[in-house]
Amino acid sequence: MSAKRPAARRPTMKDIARRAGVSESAVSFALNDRPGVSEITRDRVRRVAEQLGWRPSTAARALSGEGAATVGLVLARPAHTLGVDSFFLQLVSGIQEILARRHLGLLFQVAQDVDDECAVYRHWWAEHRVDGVLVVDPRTDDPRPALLDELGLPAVVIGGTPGGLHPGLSTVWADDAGAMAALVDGLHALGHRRIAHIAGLPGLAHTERRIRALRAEAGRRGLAEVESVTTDYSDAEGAAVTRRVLEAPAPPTALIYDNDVMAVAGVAAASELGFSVPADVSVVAWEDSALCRMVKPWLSALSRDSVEFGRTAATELTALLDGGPARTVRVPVPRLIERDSTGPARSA
Amino acid sequence: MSAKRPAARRPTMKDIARRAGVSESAVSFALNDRPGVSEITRDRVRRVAEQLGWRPSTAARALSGEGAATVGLVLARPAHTLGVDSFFLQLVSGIQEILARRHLGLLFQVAQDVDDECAVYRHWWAEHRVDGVLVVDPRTDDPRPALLDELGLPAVVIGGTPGGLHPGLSTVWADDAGAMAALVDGLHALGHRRIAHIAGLPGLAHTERRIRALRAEAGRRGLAEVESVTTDYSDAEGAAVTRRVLEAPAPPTALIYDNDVMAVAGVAAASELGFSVPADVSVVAWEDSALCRMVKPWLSALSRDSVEFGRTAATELTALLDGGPARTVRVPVPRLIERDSTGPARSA
DNA sequence: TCCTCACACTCAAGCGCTTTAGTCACGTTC
DNA sequence: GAACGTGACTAAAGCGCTTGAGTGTGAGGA
Repeated sequence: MSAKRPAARRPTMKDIARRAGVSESAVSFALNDRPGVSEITRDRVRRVAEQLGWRPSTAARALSGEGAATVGLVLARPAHTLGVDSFFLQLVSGIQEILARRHLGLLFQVAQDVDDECAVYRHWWAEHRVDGVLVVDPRTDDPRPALLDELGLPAVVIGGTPGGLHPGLSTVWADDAGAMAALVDGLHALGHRRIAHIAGLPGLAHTERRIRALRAEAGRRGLAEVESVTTDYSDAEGAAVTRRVLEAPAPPTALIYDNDVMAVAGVAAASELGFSVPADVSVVAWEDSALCRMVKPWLSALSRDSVEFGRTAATELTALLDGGPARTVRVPVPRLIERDSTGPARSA
Repeated sequence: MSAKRPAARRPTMKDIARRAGVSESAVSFALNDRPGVSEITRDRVRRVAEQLGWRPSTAARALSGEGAATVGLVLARPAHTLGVDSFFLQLVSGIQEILARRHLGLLFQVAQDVDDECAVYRHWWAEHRVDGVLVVDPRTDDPRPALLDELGLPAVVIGGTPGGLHPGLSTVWADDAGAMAALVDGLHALGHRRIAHIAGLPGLAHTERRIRALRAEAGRRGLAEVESVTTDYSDAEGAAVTRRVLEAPAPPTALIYDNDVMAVAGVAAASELGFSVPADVSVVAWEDSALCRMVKPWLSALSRDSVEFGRTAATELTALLDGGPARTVRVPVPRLIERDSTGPARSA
């Protein structure tokens, strides 16, 4: 009611105790479904709490050993890369859905690089800020799992490799290798023998996984002219690499892009070079989004449910926070949506 | 060193006090640059703290009245709208840059709608989770400013209207009206008389602002055939509306899209209808991104620095947290990048 | 020489919650 | 009728930090 700052005071357990005519301890027991109070009292306390609009102070809770009721997520990508990427926000939205149910907060941070990210984890840990973290963009030779394990911070690696996980961490992973095999299978059936894979950031676990899978498939089928080229995921590099591979003496007849942005840029670059899609060259985007239906020949794309991916990851993390064991769970293999950018290889 | 859980213990001020041979209070004074300790002691304490890797427990800090060292940001948009939007991640990345310097955390949440968002604010407030919030997507007739004011939660409205701000809140805004005026100016000079504005979500403050500005400009110039149509920002609606306006008896010769996604979808739709861009119809996107350089005629676009926008907003919020007065600050007017999608109107 | 004051520092309370160790009244049991 | 449970509740300590109220010391002034 004061003029300057209404600053309504937050009700505390003491207020509830007074109104309900019991001690603070009784209130604590009642509100946390712990034995030690009669049902009658419990009800009364609950009612008073609700009526006062009481919510536990996370700070106080955290201080008395309960944890911060918060999980962390740090995104370490060069700033310009986080532009047009549908995957990430969808992932987060799935994560939120699960966390919100349990009143867990999501502390978000963008970092410069992995070292930076490690520093963030250390800070969060030392400051008691989070109870666990979600790790994205796992790498080959990644320092983060070891660090998190050392800190004893529960974590789930999103998109990790099933094998190489640290004891304490859970992993949710998509079967990139399987998807790549199926993809090559389909292209091979269409007559494609020369395939170029415009991959994402080198060093990312799933990039390497896809590259290895492609090489394995090629080897199995005796396809010699199959290559992977890594990029920074940007439209610029996507276009540049496309031009380079298409200007080679025996250009590929099929292009696999590790994201939608590069695929779109690649199609544009191909057109400029006089290649028609899909007559001269087939194109597949590894990641479906509105983008794929925004360009001339609609792009065939591998589609996965990123929101569900997020839900799964968050669910695993809450399980970990509840004291469950670290697990490795696989999400469904991405499905190929065939649109207009793929077709039979032009016969030589 | 134990087998099961290393769980390294976090050092506390008590540890520092013991090692440095002083009281906890002295440590507190020393570490917070408060008078009450000699420079020698201060140095010693600092050194010990660093050597122990000490960081203040935010929980304890928050509990003793210092605030949670965290600001909140909730995004209330339908899930499918979150997809291909470069603006948001860039904004967040700018925000982070400022917050990280002050060791402020960013609590992020996605909500269903504005009511949901208000509930989140109430929870955050009652749980002592945040010291302030950043409000995005302000609306005409928005319940949030009043709520935040009532709760006494410092806040800055991103993209708000300079006039209608609540006393306690800061606002950072872009001059949409000015940009629209300049835009219409340019189109008018190119001979365009019939202009359609494919706007964003109705009810958003900046949508209404742009619509009003367009109407005002049209009135000033006596252009009768100028209209705004609101959408949900999706590529689907962008295309649909484009088809509708272009199939009218006297179709517009210039289209202004409130985001890049719709502009791209709109160009595709126009082409399908046999309209050539920019010969038959000029197109401008209100938001520049890689997308605009991914389609056939590169799109002319209004470009703003979203990262800088985020920085500005975060800076205002920290000023507010430091006890500064609420302010209204304007960010630079978006600049028109002329590419290939705009040209002179075809003469009737 | 005594008083005063500034300075460097310590004590202890308190923030809101959890939790352990009681206390107390009311049956049961032999 | 004394010993013993048991269920419902309270008292108090503690989590890690801040802060206002002391305490003790040496320098400076009268």
